[in-house]
Amino acid sequence: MVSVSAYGQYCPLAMASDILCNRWTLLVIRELLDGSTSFNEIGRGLPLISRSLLSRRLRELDSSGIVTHQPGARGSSGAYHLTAAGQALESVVRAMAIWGQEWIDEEPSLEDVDVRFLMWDIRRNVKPIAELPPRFTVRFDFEDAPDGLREHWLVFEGTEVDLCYVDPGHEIDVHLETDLRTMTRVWMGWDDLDAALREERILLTGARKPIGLVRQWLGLSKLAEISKRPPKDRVLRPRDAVGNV
Amino acid sequence: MVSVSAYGQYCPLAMASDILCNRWTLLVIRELLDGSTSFNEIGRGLPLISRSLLSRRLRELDSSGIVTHQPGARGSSGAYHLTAAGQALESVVRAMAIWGQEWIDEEPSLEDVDVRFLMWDIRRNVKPIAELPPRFTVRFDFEDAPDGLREHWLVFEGTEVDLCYVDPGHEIDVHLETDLRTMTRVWMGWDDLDAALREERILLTGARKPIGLVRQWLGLSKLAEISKRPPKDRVLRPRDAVGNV
DNA sequence: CAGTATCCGATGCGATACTG
DNA sequence: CAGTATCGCATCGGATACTG
Repeated sequence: MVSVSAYGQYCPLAMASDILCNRWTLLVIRELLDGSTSFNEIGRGLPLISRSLLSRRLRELDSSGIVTHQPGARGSSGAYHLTAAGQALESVVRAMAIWGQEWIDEEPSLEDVDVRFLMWDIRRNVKPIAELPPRFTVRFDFEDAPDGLREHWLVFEGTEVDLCYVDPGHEIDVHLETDLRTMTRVWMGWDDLDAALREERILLTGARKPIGLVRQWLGLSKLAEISKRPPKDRVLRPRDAVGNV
Repeated sequence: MVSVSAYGQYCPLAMASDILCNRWTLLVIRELLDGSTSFNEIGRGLPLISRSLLSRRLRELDSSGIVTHQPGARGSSGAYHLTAAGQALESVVRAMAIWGQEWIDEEPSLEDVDVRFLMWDIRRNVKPIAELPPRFTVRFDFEDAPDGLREHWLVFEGTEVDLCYVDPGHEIDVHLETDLRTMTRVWMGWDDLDAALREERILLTGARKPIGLVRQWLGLSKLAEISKRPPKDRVLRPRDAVGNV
């Protein structure tokens, strides 16, 4: 490629898409916008990225001037942060996420939900409200998750919320049983929490008061308020359009 | 790849970037948003895309439900149009273009401007204002364009504006002489037209009245009103960051 | 003009193995 | 924990040649 850019244009859209439209790049930026700063934190929100590629993407973003990196001193974690230009990408990320939420058919994505990513995502937007006990523990039980990943604990302590894959040993205040599909649909605003509870697709047991407050502490994805367009107008991802014959 | 999407996520941003973040895809959509409907029209705004790839991208967008295509009956041109979901991508394209205009260092892109693309782009936003004569012809002369591409004609007739690469034979009303870099910078809002005229980096000769109205009929890129951030905050494209040592 | 099929080199990226 | 170097396959995409 002899040209000055992959697209050979001075057009700002072409230059931007040269930088941004690579596999994983926008998702890495989303993680940074959501406040992750360490290598492993970022990777945790990107379940399928290989570590070498994450490393490369972060380096590219650094050399572009979208991310800065203080290397961690001796074993401790370095920190990645967005520059001003990186922060400004929030408008791009938001526009694309909103478009996806409005227009993309979600059905295929529900077939194989990664439970670790789902829980990590839920943790992002959980609300440690004052009405909860000083330490409040919820156990999630996904009946259809792979062995060893059925149970997850969310531990609210003050303003901190910890996510565990192994029993932290605390007394359980609330126990939530459901399947991955239902939890994902409710979380994303594609299904109604009240309906799911009524129809017992989600079972909540334990202390009565926090159960009554579930809508507050559970929160929902930031995109849940954007509603989907009617099915006939929706977009399919290529793989879906081709496969499944 | 076994997963339901390249990113294995129900996240709308991941699904959207799976569809949109491929080489050329957003630029094809930009062309459609700008009103191009035929294969060659679209290709004209994408100087470096290969025809087979353009064909494939259009087919992908069609099967996703972002574009519709009526095949042309017998030798006549078919037509591509955006669906409702495709139209809605305007917010994404705009956000990314604005970000690029604000934050990306434009310097490298000026080194090798494709004059055909520049003229095609200028034609997009030219204004056939009423004060011009019924037929108004401007000849552009780029001193540094490759042989055979130095001269371009813009012919305003009523509300139509035609772009020619060969002499249409009409009498020239206005003659504009400059270099590619200056024209691009002015067009994109990176340089001031008045300054360029004053410093004679752009020479305008011919009929006095239209010359006085140049700011109106020439127009500027839609992005010209967005101003760049200070150089120290700007972003470089990877290739630029690496090369040029 | 409006595309499409095929070929094949370039690159992208995941796996693996490694360091501090 | 926080990364990086290398290798090799798989996919991408440009060139070319072709059809209606």
